[in-house]
Amino acid sequence: MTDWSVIMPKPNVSEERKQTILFAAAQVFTAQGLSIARMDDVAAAAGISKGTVYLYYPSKDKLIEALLHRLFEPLEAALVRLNESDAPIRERLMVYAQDNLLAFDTARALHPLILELFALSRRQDFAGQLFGTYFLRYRDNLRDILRAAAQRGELSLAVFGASEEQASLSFMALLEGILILAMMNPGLLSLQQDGTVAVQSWLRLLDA
Amino acid sequence: MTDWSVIMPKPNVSEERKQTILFAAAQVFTAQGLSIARMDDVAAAAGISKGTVYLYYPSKDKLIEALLHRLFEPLEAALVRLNESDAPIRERLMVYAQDNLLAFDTARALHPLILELFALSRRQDFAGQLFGTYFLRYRDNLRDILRAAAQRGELSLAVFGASEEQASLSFMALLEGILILAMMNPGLLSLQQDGTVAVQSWLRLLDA
DNA sequence: TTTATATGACTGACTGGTCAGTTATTGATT
DNA sequence: AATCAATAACTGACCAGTCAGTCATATAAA
Repeated sequence: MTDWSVIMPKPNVSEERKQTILFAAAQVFTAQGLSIARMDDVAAAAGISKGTVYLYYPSKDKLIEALLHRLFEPLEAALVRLNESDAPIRERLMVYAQDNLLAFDTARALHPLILELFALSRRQDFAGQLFGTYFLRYRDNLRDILRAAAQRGELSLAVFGASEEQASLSFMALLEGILILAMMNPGLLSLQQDGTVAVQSWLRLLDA
Repeated sequence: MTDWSVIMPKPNVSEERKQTILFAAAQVFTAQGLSIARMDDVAAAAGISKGTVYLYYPSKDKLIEALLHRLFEPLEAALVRLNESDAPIRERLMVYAQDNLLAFDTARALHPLILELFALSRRQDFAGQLFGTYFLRYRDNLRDILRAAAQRGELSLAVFGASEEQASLSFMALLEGILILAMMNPGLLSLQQDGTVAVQSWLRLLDA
């Protein structure tokens, strides 16, 4: 029997290990804060030594960067769903909002960390890039979708001076505002409940 | 003539000095970030020695706390103006929004710092208290104002299920959302211009 | 006028401790 | 034997906060 092991890739344990570390980092960074949390803590939470952490992530910054990318995944998914749907405009927007509200509600424990990452967007290039391109694509997608729906006569943008861009920014602001209020002020409002009501009433602005 | 100098306090320089330090701290914390900025930098920016800074503020944390209080002043003022006005409801809300938009637009350079303070609201008790009570008072004021206006027949809250609280949260979310989008994404929108349009269209929701 | 005394404002070198990142070594696998 | 994964111990830069002492000014005494 030929020994294929020479060309067979080793069972790659490293992807799994990276996930373990990332999960530990999420816990530690959330509990302590980005700047206070020490790499030793991350290692301890992952049940490995600090040296091993550095085997998989070359620096604390890169670890934070990887975590930020991970946290963006559900938002990117929601954006894809928004674009690919062919439901009526109001339903598409509502579903997109629900996706966001649910994602943030599920990640309640991460809110303090997410707020720190928001702040990071003005301090670290990689975070600024990520947030910047995300919001831009988000706005452009909304604009295109609203324009198409307007041309089909599905809605009126009169309230926004017939500007799809203004309407998009208004929608984004409302949704982000709900998320921020909930993250900064747990207990002031219910993400899913109050968020849904707020978005639903906003949709009335498209009626005439 | 009696010589009062024996009981007259020396010309008290300390209030002025505290202001100088606070101003320097705002510059340094804004430029470098709360955790990176060193007390030596603050002292240098104030043109004094580090030891002197500690004569006026007992710790870095207390200095940050004083700065946060200072930054809240214009927002508190806007809230007072909202409450004391007796203009029609739409105008009151619009003026309040303008006050906020203007305050944040004027403080553009401070946006990175403000985002860090937002994050601090979930990490430091004093910040959490400050933001918490502010948002709560803000919401309660809006609720009371909307309720009174509804009873006078100045508006309809049908869109919000006749709930003044829901309407208040929606308004707050929209305004906060505009501020956050602008702070995280300079260039995506104009605070005063796009902000005004968004609030104006929101006010339409009160029409019937 | 000169000298002595008092004090508030201020300084900057120093300490004690922290922590990101590195390295020398071990043990396992092939 | 050679490669790889993992570790524990280590290093050196960094910084909040301290404190012994200086400086400038004002009054008091000689």
